[in-house]
Amino acid sequence: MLQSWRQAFPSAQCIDLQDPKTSDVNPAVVWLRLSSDGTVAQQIAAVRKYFASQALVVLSDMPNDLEALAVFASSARGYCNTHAGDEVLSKVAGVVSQGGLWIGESIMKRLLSAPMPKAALIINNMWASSLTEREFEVAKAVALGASNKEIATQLGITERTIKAHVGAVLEKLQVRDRLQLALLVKDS
Amino acid sequence: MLQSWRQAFPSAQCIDLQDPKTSDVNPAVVWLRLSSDGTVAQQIAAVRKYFASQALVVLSDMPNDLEALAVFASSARGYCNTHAGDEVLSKVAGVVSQGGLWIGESIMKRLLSAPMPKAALIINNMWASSLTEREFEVAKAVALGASNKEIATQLGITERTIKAHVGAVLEKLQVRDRLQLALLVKDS
DNA sequence: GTTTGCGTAGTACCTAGGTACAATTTATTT
DNA sequence: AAATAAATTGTACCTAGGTACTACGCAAAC
Repeated sequence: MLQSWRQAFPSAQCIDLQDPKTSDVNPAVVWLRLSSDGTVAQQIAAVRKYFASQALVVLSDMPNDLEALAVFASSARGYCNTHAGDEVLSKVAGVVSQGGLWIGESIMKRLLSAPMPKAALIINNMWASSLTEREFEVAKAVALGASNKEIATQLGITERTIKAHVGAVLEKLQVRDRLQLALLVKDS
Repeated sequence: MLQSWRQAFPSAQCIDLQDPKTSDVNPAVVWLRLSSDGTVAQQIAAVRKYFASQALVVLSDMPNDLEALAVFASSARGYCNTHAGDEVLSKVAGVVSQGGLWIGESIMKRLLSAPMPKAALIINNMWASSLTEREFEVAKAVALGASNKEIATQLGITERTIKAHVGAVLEKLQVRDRLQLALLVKDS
């Protein structure tokens, strides 16, 4: 495993995040192979403690669009398959070290399709219309992890009223508790 | 609500996705205001059924980088705050209808920072060290919105034990409750 | 001018979630 | 053999979250 990578960068150095000896290295490119333990953001954050400004390329054993997006959201500059060929890896290093982004073909393709007609229009949806202004405010706060008491303080009204709003939101959106609500709002 | 938008595009047409009358419109720009019902990809896909090739700008009541990336991954060409001013909205329309992308400053900035040193190295990961196997299983279930009782049934052990694991996870990751935990885990 | 929707809020009650203290078992390490 | 770590569970207790029923002031709509 990782033969291609080693082949592409024979003199590169490996570091274990649990026992990081970053001593004197000052790499052009930092490669992070994702594990299944912990979120993408957390793993990247761990790397950033030692390599805050270097170009970071993330390797995934099972790349997918969602993960790719999480990767770029965490300020990485590249994302590709762990088992990519050495030529590809070299190309990635080249692009990334020169300030470019290595995005991966599938996402790239998605970003390169769109024409050019005439007017403008807007599309509404379900929950924004079903919730009242106040309920929406409360729902957003809940989705950020705030407690009823915190929301109450924040909005300058009583906790009882927050409960009323939360209850209404749960009922309208047909979810059983605030965690489900948070998840609902989160992946919108 | 949406005054700015209406002000920027007084003659634009609104469509409800649940009862779409797309008849004869052929807009230059399609605006989609995100809701919490369904994923970003799903909502955009719904729009694409009627406007497959038009430039699509997505409006979010609570914009964040992750969502932005999901938006662009779904081939939208713009992303901004629902409550942006009318001047901004006009600018967005201009850029987007001429084939440009409206990305938003925060993400733009993130994608524009990176130097250029010398070597390359690889990094393995962390936080699996913090949580035990079982705790990690429980944490994942919590992040999916499962109740303690559900997790107990699912793992074939008592609810009391789930509480023990959840408590340990909260302590280790320094979060106050399961919702915070879910948000933490969801960040990937 | 009455109805309706929204925001607000009180009392009361129940449950899920979380903590404190403690104990048993099993596997691994030293 | 002793010690350490992980998984399991018990009893007990407290709190945050959620529900039921009710109510009042206000503004828009009919």
